Amino acid sequence: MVTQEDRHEPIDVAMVPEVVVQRLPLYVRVLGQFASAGIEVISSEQLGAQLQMTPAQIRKDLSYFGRFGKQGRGYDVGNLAARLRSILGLDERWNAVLIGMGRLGRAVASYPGFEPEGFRIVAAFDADERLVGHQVGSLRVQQLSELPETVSTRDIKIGIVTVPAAYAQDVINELVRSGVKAILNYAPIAPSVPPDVRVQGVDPVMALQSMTFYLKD
Amino acid sequence: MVTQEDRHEPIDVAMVPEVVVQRLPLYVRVLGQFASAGIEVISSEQLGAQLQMTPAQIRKDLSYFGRFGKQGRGYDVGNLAARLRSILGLDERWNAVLIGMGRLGRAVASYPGFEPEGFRIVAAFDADERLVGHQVGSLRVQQLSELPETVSTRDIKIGIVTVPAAYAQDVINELVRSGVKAILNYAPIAPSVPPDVRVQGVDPVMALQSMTFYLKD
DNA sequence: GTTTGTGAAGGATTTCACAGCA
DNA sequence: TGCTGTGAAATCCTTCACAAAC
Repeated sequence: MVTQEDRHEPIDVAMVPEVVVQRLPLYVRVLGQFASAGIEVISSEQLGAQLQMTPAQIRKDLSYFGRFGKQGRGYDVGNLAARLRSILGLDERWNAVLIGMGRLGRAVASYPGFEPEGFRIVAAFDADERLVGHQVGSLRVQQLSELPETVSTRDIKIGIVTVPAAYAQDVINELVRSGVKAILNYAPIAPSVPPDVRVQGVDPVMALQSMTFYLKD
Repeated sequence: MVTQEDRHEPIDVAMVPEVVVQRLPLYVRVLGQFASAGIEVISSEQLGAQLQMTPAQIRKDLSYFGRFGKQGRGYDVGNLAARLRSILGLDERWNAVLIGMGRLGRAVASYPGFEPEGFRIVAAFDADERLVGHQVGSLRVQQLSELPETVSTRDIKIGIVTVPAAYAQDVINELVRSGVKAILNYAPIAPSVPPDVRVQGVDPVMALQSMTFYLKD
C-alpha cells in the first residue's frame, strides 16, 4: 500500500527555483549537525534559528519536494536528511576528473572531504608533459588527449578544474566537449559554458572581496 | 572644479542589494581579463555576453554606485575596474588571521592568490600545542589565547577558519569575540554569527552537492 | 548611429497568516 | 495545543524600453 508519505511525486526540476536547490545542501549539513547532537525531531523554527533564516522559508523550500513534516511536531531529522540527500542525488556515487596537477590540484586530490560524501576523483590530467605518468596518491596523471575517452568510458559527469587562470577557459571547453555536465572551477576566472552545463566556482578571493564592501567604514 | 564623474556620491550601503555586491568582484575579474587582452573600452552588451547575463542587469548594478559609462561608447575598462575596486575597498590592504594550521590551513597559508589582491595573512593560530611555535612560511604559529590581543593590536577585521568541522563553531565564536567582522569559513558547517558579522563559506563539497540535483537524469 | 542610465513593468522569491492535521 | 503546508500578499530583483548623451 502506498501512503501519502511513501509516494515519490516525481519532482519537476524546472519548477524548483535555483536558489532553493542551492540551499538544500545547507539543510543537509545542518541536519547532520543536529543528528550528531542526538536530536531526532526538529521544527522549522529551530532550523531557522540555526541557519538565520525564517521558518517560513524553510517550510516553503521543502514544500517544493514533498511533505516531510508532521503537524504539531516537526521533522524527523534522520528522515528529512535522507530524503533531501536522495533528492539531491547524494545517495549515488559520482565520479569526477581532476584537471591541473600543480600545487592546488594535488591539494584537492588529497582533500579527504569528497569521498565520504560520495564524490570520487577517478582520473587526473595535466598539460605538462613532465607531470604525465607521475603517481599522485592513487591516481596516475594522464595526458589531456585522453580526456574524452576517460570521460565517456567511466561515465564521468563532473570535472574539477585546478589549472592556472590563463588555461582555465580552454580546459573548461575541453571538459564540455568531452561531455562533462558539471564543473567545479577553482581558477579565478568567470568562465563561459553552454546552458546545459553547470559551473560552480570555489574562489576564496572573490568571497573575501564581496565582504570588504561591508568592512570599509 | 568638480565634474559629474569626479563626484563621489557617498554610497548608502544599505541601499545596495546584497546580490549586487556579490557580483561586483565578478565584474572586477572580467574587466581584468579584458584589460589583459588589451581592450580599453567595453559595452554592457559585451560584458553581458562574456558573463552570460543581460546588459541591462550590468548597467542597473553599476547604477547603484555612480555613472561610469559614456553613452554611445561604453565603459573605460581600466577606469571602471579601478572604481569598482575602490567601491569594494580593494584599494586598501586587509590583514587577516588564519586559524587551524593542519593540512588545509598550511595550504591556505601558502596560497599565492591572496597577496596580489591585497589580502595578507599576518598571524596564524592553532589549538594544538605541538604546532604552536612552529614556523609556517613567514608565520609563527601562535596559541589561541593570544587571538584577541593580536586582532586588536594589528587591526584585523578578517578571520580565515581552517579547523576541523567539530571545532569550527567554537573558533568562529572566538573570532567574533575578538572583534573580527568577516569570516572566510573552510569548515563544512553552517555557522551561527551575530548579524554584524559576515561569513562566506568556501565549500567544494556543497558546491558539488547543489549541481548533482541537475545531473541525476 | 550607438550605448548609457533609469523609471516602470514584469517576474521571482520571501514572508505572512491561517486552515488543517497530529 | 503546536507546528506544518500553502495560497495570497509583500518584497525584492531583473528586464524592458526609451530619453538623454556622446
